[in-house]
Amino acid sequence: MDKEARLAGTTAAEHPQALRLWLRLLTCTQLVETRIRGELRDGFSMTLPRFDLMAQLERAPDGLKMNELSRRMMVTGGNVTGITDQLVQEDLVERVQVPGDRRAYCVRLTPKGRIEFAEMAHAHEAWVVDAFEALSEREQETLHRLLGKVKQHSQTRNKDTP
Amino acid sequence: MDKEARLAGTTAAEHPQALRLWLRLLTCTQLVETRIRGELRDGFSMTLPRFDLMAQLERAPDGLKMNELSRRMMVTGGNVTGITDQLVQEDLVERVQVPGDRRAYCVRLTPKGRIEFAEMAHAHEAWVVDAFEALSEREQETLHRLLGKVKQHSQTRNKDTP
DNA sequence: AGTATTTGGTTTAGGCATAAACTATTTTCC
DNA sequence: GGAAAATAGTTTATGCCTAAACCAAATACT
Repeated sequence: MDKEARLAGTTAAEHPQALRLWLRLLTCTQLVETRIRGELRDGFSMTLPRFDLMAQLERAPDGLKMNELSRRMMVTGGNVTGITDQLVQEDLVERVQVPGDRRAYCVRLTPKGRIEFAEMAHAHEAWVVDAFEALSEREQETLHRLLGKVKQHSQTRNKDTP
Repeated sequence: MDKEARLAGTTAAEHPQALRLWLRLLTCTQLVETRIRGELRDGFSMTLPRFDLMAQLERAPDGLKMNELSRRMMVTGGNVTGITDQLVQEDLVERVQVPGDRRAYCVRLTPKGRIEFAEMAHAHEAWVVDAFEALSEREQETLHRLLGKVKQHSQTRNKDTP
């Protein structure tokens, strides 16, 4: 590639666009996340990771095994162990033995956990709706679709290069 | 609102869209971030927060004060203290006294830091470009623009409700 | 059967992140 | 000039998160 092409940006100047995009993506996520963390803390004395774990369980009434939780939350197993320990302490979730396998647990919401989660989820939904209310429904769809492409690409890529 | 409207989703069913969008945004960010963290670790024995701090300093040759770093990185001051300590230990950045104020430091890259950052930044750019290569230039622009609206809304909102 | 490997989960060591309390300066404002 | 408030940065306590080492049970393989 000659100097002209470089200066004209045929290749080199494309990159800053992706960088700017990445920084903005990061900023947006952080802004929304910070807001949600704060609301959960102030309103419910709850942290986001614990909320996330409960949210996973809410969709699986029979409970989930640790490795499945780990996969869905996209965090390491050791991390799930710690978060689960604390939720068990607070009687929001419980560990249940799996019949045919003495290594595995299922984790599921307790009745108390189910009730408290429902309250939080209701408020949570409102915060999220609020976070994206600057976008029309149509724009939200577009954003969702474009992010879908990024996600797809990233996931297949990570599968190719483990 | 009557039962029909609720079931038809005129109001209630709008919310899941925002939730799905939020979850996807979170997933995308996490996927890209995990990739970058891994590459930084494996290729440069570097962490993302330290890289971020150095990236901020690279754009400010005269250095930045701690509170300015904190603001730009969107993390707390205590956090910046810790990260800076480690980078100072590795001789990648240095603390410089500000003339007229005995409380304040400026932090800036050392020559060594500048050299090492340049290498990392080069590789980093390639990872980011790769992460978004599923999108056309036009799509990247759209994504950037839509996220801009979200960011804007979120920032003004946080200013209104401190 | 009996060893080897895999799988499910926990533990450990270390770094990142926050909120809140703290120290030391500087500024403000009588 | 001097007390009060604001500002710059650090420390502390706690929680999240990872990678790597580890333990125990289940499965695979002769």
